[in-house]
Amino acid sequence: MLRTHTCGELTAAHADQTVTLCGWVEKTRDLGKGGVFVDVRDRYGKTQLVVRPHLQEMLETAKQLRSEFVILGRGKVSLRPLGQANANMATGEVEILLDELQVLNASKVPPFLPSAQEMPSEDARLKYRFIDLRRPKMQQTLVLRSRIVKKIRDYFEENGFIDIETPILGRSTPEGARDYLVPSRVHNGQFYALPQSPQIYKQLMMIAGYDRYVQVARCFRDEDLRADRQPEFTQLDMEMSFVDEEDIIGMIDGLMKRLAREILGIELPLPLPRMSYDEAMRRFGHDAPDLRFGMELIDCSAWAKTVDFRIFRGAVDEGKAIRAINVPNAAELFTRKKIDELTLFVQEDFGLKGLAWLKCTTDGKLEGPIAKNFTESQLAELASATAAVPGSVLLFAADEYERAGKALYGLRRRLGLELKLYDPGQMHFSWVVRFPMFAYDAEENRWAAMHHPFTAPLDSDLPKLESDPAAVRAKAYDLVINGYEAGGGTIRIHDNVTQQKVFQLLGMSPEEAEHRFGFLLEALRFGAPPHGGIALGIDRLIMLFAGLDNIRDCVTFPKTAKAIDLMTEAPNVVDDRQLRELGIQVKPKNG
RNA sequence: GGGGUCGUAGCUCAAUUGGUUAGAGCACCGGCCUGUCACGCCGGAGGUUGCGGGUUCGAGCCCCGUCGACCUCGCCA
Repeated sequence: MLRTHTCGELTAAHADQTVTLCGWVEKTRDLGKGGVFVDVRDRYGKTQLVVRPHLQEMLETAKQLRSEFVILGRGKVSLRPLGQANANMATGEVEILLDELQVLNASKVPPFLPSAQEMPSEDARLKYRFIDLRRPKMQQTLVLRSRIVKKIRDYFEENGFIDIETPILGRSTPEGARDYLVPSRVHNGQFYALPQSPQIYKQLMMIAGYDRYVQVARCFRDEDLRADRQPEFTQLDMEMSFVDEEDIIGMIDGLMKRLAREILGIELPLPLPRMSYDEAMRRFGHDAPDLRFGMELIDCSAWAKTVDFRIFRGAVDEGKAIRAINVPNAAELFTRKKIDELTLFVQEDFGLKGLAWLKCTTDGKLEGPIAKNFTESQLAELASATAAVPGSVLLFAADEYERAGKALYGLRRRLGLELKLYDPGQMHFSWVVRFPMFAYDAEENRWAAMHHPFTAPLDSDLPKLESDPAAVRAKAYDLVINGYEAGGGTIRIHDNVTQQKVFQLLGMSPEEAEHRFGFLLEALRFGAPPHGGIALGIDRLIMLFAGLDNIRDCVTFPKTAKAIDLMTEAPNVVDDRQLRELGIQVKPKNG
C-alpha cells in the first residue's frame, strides 16, 4: 500500500505520527507566502494537508495542484492551532504537515466537481459516471448496498440456504416480458435468451433436492424503463421445498425485521401486516398501496344510484362505478387551475373522461358546480359517507371499477406527495396476498397468468379452476414497501395434473406446453417436492432503504430511459465480421 | 407507441412584450495574498442559445420538424 491511513480516520489520537495519505485533490487554498492548504479526499473522508512556506520545492508542486489530481502526501499528524479546528470535518482536529508531496496523476479539468453543491444534470452524471461515483452520496449508497447484500446473504446462510448460480444464457420463454436475445454462433439462426428471472432453474433445483436455494441474480427484461425500473437489475432470488405461503412470508418477515433494525435502526413488529389483493384494489385502487397515509378510495356507487345527476347515475346504470377520494385540507389549495391540472392528469394518464369534485365549506356543506344536481339530503348523505369535513375536497372518478380505481390511485399517490401527507423518511412494510390466478386479456381474447403459469391456486379454489377461472386465487404474495412492489413470489404447482389444467386454461395445448416447458413438465414427473419462493428487487430495496426516489442512483452504471449507457454508448453497431459469423443481416426496422 | 417538463459558457442558472455587444455564481487561465477551510483581492478567457427549417426589419424568446435527458400511460408472467 502506498498509504498508511485513509483520508477519513485521523484524529487527535494520531498526533505526532508520521502518515502517508493518498487521494484526490478536492480543493487547494493557496495563501501565497503563507503556504498552501490541500484538502485530499478518498471514499473514507477528507483530510487537510499543509504545505509550509519554507519548503520551496514542495510549494512549487503544491501550486500546480488542481481539482481531482491524484496525490500522495507524507508528513506528521499535527493538532491544528488553537481555535482553528474545523467542526464540520471528521478529521477537523488535525492536519498533516507535509514533508513529501507527490502527484501520482494529473487530471483534466473535470466537467463537474464531486464536491459541487448543485447537482449536475443527469446526462452529465451518466456520461462521466466515474466522476459522479466519486460523489460522497453515491459512495454512501454503494456502501449501503454492499452492507445490505452482505446481511441478506448472512441471513440466508444462517437459515441453511445454499447459494447457487444458474445460467445467464438460457432459453426464451414466450410468456412474460420481452426477452433480451443472444445469437448463437454455433447454431445459425438460433438464440439464447437472458433470464428474466431464474424462475425455472430454481424450481429444477428444488426437484434436484437442494431444498433451500438462494441467489443474488442478475435479471434482464426488454421493456420500457421507469424511475424504479432498469432493463438489467438484481434479484434476491430464493426457493424452498416442503413449504407453504406462511414459510416463505415468515422467512422474509425475519429478513426485513433484521434489515430494518440493523440498517435503519427501527423495530418492525412481526408478522408484517397483510392485505388481500381484493382489499388493496378496493381501498387503494392498486396492488402495491402506499400505506404511510390514508386518503382511501370510497365507493359511492350505491349512493349514486339514488341521484338524478346524469353523469353519475348514467355511469352506475351502465355498470360502472363512482369512486372517490377525500383530500383533506385542500379546499383553499385547489383553485380552479389546480383542479384543471388534476383533471388533465387523470384524462391523459388514465383515460378518464373527467374529474368531478365538491368542496366542503367551513359550515360543512358540499359545494361546487355539480352540487346543484343533488338534493340537500343527498349531499348530506354523501358528506357522511365520505367523512367530508370542512376543508375536504372530494374528487370523483366515474368509470369502470378498475379504471376509476387506477386513476384515483394515481391521484392519491401524487397528492400524498404534493400535500406531504406522510413523512418521506417513514418506512412501511406489508404484504399483499391472494392475487387472482388469471387476468382476462381482452386484446388476445384469452386468460393470461397474472404471475406466471407455474403458480399454484389456493387449495380452496381448486374446484373453481374450470368452472370460474376469474374467481380462482393464487398462492401468491407481494412484499410492498412505501407503495413499491419490493418483491413477489408464489407457491408453485408441483404436480403435473394441475399444471396441465392451468396450461389448458391459458389456451396452451399439451403439445405447445410440452414444446415450451417440456423440460420442466418432465422434471415435475420425477418426484417434485412441494415448493415455493420469492424474489426481492435488490435495486429497489436499496433505493427504499437509502431514501432515494430513483433506481439509477443505486446502480453503478445505469441506462437512460431509452436503454442507453451514455458513458460506453452501448448498445452500438458491431463489425460486419461479427455479424457474418452469426449469420445475421440487419434490416432497417421501417424499411 | 402516446402525453408532459426541460435543453443558453465546462457546471448550475438568468435574460422584461420579439429589440443594443446574451449575463451571474462556481470552475478555468494569469497575478497577488504568512493559517486557510464556500479563503480573499485584481485581471482575463470562455457562447453554432441541442440540431434543421420557417415567420419577422429583427428570434435564446413565436411556429414546424428533429435529437437528447427526465417524469408518466401503455408495457413490465
